[in-house]
Amino acid sequence: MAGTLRRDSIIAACVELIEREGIEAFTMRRLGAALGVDATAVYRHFRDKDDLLRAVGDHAHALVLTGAPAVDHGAPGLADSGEWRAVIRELCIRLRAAQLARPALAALVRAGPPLHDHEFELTETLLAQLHRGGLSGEAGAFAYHALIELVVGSAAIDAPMAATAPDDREAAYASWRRAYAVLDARRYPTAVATAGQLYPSSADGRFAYALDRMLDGIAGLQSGAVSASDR
Amino acid sequence: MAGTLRRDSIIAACVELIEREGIEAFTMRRLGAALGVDATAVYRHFRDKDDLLRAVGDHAHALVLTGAPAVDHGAPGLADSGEWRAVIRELCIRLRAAQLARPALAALVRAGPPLHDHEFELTETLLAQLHRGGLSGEAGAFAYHALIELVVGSAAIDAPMAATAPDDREAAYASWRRAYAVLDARRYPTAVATAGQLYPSSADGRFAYALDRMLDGIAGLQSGAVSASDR
DNA sequence: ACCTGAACACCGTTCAAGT
DNA sequence: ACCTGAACACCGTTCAAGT
Repeated sequence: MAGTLRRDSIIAACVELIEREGIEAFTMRRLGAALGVDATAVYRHFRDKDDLLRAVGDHAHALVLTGAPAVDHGAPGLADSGEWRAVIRELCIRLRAAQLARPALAALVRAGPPLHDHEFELTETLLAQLHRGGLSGEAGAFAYHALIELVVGSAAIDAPMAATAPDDREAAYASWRRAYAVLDARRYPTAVATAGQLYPSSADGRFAYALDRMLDGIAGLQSGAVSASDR
Repeated sequence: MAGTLRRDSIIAACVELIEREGIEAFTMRRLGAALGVDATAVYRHFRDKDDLLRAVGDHAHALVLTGAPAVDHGAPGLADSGEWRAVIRELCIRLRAAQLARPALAALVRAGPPLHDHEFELTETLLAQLHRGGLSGEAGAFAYHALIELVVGSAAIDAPMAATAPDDREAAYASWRRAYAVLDARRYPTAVATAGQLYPSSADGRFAYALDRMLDGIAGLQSGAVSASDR
């Protein structure tokens, strides 16, 4: 512990701790121990645990946008190259990956509103790309929220498994398939018949499917109209 | 407290407590107090807090299926009437509503695998309807997982707001819009331009849009093929 | 200015003891 | 059989005291 405690080193320690032991084991006292400092010293730099985790979330968001610089400049970043659909796809995949890597991030996004620069930038890029694809104004907003909902849900579902070893993971999926397979075929005919094909591909693959279907649906509405039933 | 403690009355007390004070205020000691019983008495009926919340989740799942009886019988329940798309739409809307009403349910679904009868029944119905729509086997499984991911994400995002009063809710959305509106228009041109149209409609409306786009995409693949990029 | 450490008001859970 | 209550090993956070 050379010198005094800094915000950066606290955040770095949080990231390491959460990544190693999971979010539920993340404790102010453990953080203090990891920093070689009394647990309460952190309160000099962050209001409370929530404030601290928010900062950790922002830190993680920065990684989502790495390689995807501002959209309105000529620099050939992710946001400027290729089809709008492909850009959005890539960005959503990255956002989900970031949330899987740092469950604290998911809690942040769930908590709600824009809070940090990196979140604003992510929103800007998504809205700009949707605009390029013909979805502006309200239609763009609807599409934006739809994509975020899907990303958050997928990350929330896959996060517990992402934290386990690949072998254990496949074993868990297999046991879940078996749970369906051994059901009463009279009561659950389709589930029993489909049991072996549930949890197909990988969690990443399942998300890619969902995202591509969502983008199919969004792209089909490039006129920008929002149907009455959605209001 | 007439007579002895029963599983049902414990679960009912949990539901009431969670609904009134939120999931984060749900405590074994508080539950004991609400039941007029020592906190540790509950451990005679449930392994631990997790086991208890699981049972609460199952209880809530039952409500999702009310009016949607088993799919393989002639009874004119939700699952048998109308277009497969409309049935799935309705079921997903109900599932999300149940998760919004009882955040503990969302935590349950997130935790992962099938655990109770009512979840099996829900899966059965969704898979059967997708089958009716031409998506069977692996394609049906992909579509099923896609729908669940969206429902969970939407519920997770909207749950905090759903718990607040309508007035406060609209005020919160307005302040979030303003947060985008006052950004630097040079760095975030699209976000600033779209600010007033973010968070359009209601949370329910935004979910309906997302769900309809997802179903558009799924319905577009009724051939059942899963594209190579999704594997 | 920054950190310590005792203290407070809580947790979930176990287990011997009561009835 | 079922519930009690003390106890244990933890929490997040506050605040006077040290340096």
